[in-house]
Amino acid sequence: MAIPSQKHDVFQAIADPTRRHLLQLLGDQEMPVTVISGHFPMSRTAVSKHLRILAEAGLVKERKVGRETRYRLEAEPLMELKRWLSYYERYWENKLNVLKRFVEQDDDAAELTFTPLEVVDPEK
Amino acid sequence: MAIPSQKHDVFQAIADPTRRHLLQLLGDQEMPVTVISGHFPMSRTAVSKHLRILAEAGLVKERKVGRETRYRLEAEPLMELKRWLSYYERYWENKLNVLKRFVEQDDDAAELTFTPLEVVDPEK
DNA sequence: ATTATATGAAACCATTTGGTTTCGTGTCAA
DNA sequence: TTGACACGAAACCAAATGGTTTCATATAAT
Repeated sequence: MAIPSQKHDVFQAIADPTRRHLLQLLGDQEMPVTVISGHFPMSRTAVSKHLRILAEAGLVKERKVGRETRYRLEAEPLMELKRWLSYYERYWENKLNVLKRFVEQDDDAAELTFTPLEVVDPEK
Repeated sequence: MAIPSQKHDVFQAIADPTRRHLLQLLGDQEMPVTVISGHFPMSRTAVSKHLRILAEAGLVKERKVGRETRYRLEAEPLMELKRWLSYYERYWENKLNVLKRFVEQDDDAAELTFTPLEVVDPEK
């Protein structure tokens, strides 16, 4: 699967609250643009542009049915986000460990243990 | 923990590649601004502004040491992202299930099974 | 054939964003 | 005390963003 060097990436796509709302809405069912835009306090055209950005990020697929265009969620690209996130999980897990140690009054651990795991690039 | 109604949220903060790079850099160690900005092809002031945005999202903490300001990663706010993401996991898991079924040539499943789980708001 | 509906494209606009340079201030070093 | 260093604030700028309205086109319905 070659990356199509899209203009908008997943991180940018989900940055906007309206677009996150769109994803939520389209999770449940495929919908044509007019119906979708009925859920938002803005013009149909504006919603349409948000849908385009989501489509460019691969988060949404469109299908032409007669004179309407129906959109549906495509969650797969969110895996990239999950992967990115997983890199940072150890940091807050470490934080929780520190807290746990504190609560347990483990006094002989004077300095905080820091788990230096493998050095990875969270972007790839 | 009351939400301090910050101007920049986590979704916005991580949308920018430079800021994601900053998080990566600051994961390993606390660093003063000048050292940090040495890793980026832009002015110290520009980096400083990115750091401010990250700080507003709670993703970074600053500490004054003499004449320098040192920054370090604070991963905890990423949990919000994880929570948001987890809502969508079932969608791509479902996708994988469909694929698996296809590979297994399970012909008597003519229509795709769609698991309608609980309706939750991924934003909260 | 004509009219109504669904949509995208285009032009436009205000605000935000990501960057710059310049300047002021606090702190360390000689 | 006099520089030099570390930094943020401010003013500024071009481009991107999120929205609008208007127009053109394809399809459906009468």
